[in-house]
Amino acid sequence: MAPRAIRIRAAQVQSACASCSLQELCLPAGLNEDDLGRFDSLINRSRQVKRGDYLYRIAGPLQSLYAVRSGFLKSSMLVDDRRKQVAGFHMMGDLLGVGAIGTGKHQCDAAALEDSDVCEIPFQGLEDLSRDVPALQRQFNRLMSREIVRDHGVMLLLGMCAEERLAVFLVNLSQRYSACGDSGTQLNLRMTRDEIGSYLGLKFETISRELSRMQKKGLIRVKGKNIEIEDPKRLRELFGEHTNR
Amino acid sequence: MAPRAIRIRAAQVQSACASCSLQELCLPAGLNEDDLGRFDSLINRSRQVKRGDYLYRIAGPLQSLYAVRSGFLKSSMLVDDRRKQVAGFHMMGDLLGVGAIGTGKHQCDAAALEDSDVCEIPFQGLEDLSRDVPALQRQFNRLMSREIVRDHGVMLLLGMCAEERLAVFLVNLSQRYSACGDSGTQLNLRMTRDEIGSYLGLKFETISRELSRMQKKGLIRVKGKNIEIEDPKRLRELFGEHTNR
DNA sequence: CGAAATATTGAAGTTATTCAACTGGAGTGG
DNA sequence: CCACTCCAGTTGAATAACTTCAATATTTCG
Repeated sequence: MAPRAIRIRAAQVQSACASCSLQELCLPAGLNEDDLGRFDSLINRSRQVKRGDYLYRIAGPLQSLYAVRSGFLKSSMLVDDRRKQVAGFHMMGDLLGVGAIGTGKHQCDAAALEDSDVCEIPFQGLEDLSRDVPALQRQFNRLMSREIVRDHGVMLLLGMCAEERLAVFLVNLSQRYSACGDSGTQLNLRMTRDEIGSYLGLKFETISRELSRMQKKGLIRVKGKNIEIEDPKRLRELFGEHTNR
Repeated sequence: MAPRAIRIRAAQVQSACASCSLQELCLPAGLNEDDLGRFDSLINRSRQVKRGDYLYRIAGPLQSLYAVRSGFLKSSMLVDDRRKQVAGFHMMGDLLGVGAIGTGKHQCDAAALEDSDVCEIPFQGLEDLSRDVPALQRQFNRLMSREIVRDHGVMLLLGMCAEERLAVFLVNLSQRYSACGDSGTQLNLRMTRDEIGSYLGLKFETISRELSRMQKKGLIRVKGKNIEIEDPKRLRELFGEHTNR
């Protein structure tokens, strides 16, 4: 696409962040030109992660935070040093690694579900620069806070039945895809039913069944990993219809 | 207790934070004497919250963060503007309100389950002071990160059965009570079975039944809101014994 | 003290899981 | 190019786990 090429050209002459389409969502949001340049020289741009490779591993030392530029990743945790559970799915604009700040060690594995491109932000450098650039600090705080709120959203799944959980998942994914410029109705799932199940606290057979049920209801159309949302409104109304709990 | 009285005396002559027993866990951890004084003059110490009263409400503007000095609180969210769900329980040393930083509006209700005493920390002032005091900023980042990790822990509940969830809950509570200097074996629950259930994604009858089952197994001893942990080791081993999911 | 809230327990009902058989599609090698 | 294999996904039937409804007991608090 032409616009993309132009942006990349611009990046080379001045600031890579200034040219990045993630700018408004990402850490340097609200920085002036000068500070943006300083932030830019801090980061190692564009680390490639091949599908199946790890960006970082549990217990590994926190070196950098990572902003996803393109691709799709999952993070996962160990429940009792045995079972693995998916903790989240990440795409363009997401910031990874913040869970490691408290202890200095990563609490999750982060693996690419498709070839991905991330922006590596050395954490020490970020902390140092934040000191001089209040706007950067504020944006960092905001992003951390948003992560907390997002996690609270996952908590709400505990009070929901399978159908509701899956509806929440699909609606959320749809919104995030839209925000990235992808289609919000033609969802190209990058994860398996098993990974969805792990994330939602359900078995993969249940995911499969619920998808079929939603299709029968005319809410979605399932073609393997491709899911078309046919009735977004009714899908959204799905959570909230049960008065349980 | 004598040491406590002495600490309070010291507070009056120099810095309240310097005298606070939460100091190592709280925001000013690692600050030198001078910075501690500046932090101290920032905060409105000791706001009382009566049992049943709210510290803040959903959608209310973020004015301050709150560090719990004593007492016990819960935070809760609305699932679909109708059902309420408990998002967490808070005690001495916990920092409340960080979820509001992203949007400037509180995402949770925070209500006292018993008469509580919190330390009010004006957020704007905290941000300003953080700029000048790197150690404060770092500690703040660490606390935010820890909150994220704690929330990730709640995520793991999704993959657990009722017995495991309750075991996790009790062990966690025990550890936090211990850290506060309370008994880690004589748990004085401040919340109802219904609130535990809401937090864990279970019905209150299930909580009641599982507590009874654990008692029959000799793991705990239930006397209403007072729960004695009889076999901490086996209780901890409870999560991890099922190979599901 | 006494009303109201909270907790316990049983029985029946519902939801999600388990086990198992089968389908379909992607990738590999003959 | 086709056959084969492997992995992901679907679906059915039986089972297990949790919830619902209901009756009763206990605690809390004004």
